[in-house]
Amino acid sequence: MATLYVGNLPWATKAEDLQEAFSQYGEVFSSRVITDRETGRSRGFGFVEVNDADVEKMVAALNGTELGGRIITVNEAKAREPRT
DNA sequence: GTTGAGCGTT
Repeated sequence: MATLYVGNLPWATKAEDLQEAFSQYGEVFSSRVITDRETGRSRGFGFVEVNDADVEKMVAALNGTELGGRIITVNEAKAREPRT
């Protein structure tokens, strides 16, 4: 499993939106949109957990594409946890 | 009721 970073999202984007969009090109285990800790509003980016073997396909398929009316950025997440 | 580069929570 691997974590994908998704940025440049519209403010209205939800975790389920990422799950739907990404599950079309690979296996999505879970998704999560980062919301502001204090206000609760979306920060405009999120993370999606996908199959490790499908990371390249997911990024190639969704990076630079439109989601919710905005062009999104997709990459493998680097922060938080290393791949062990 | 707003905003727009970047990497999240135990």
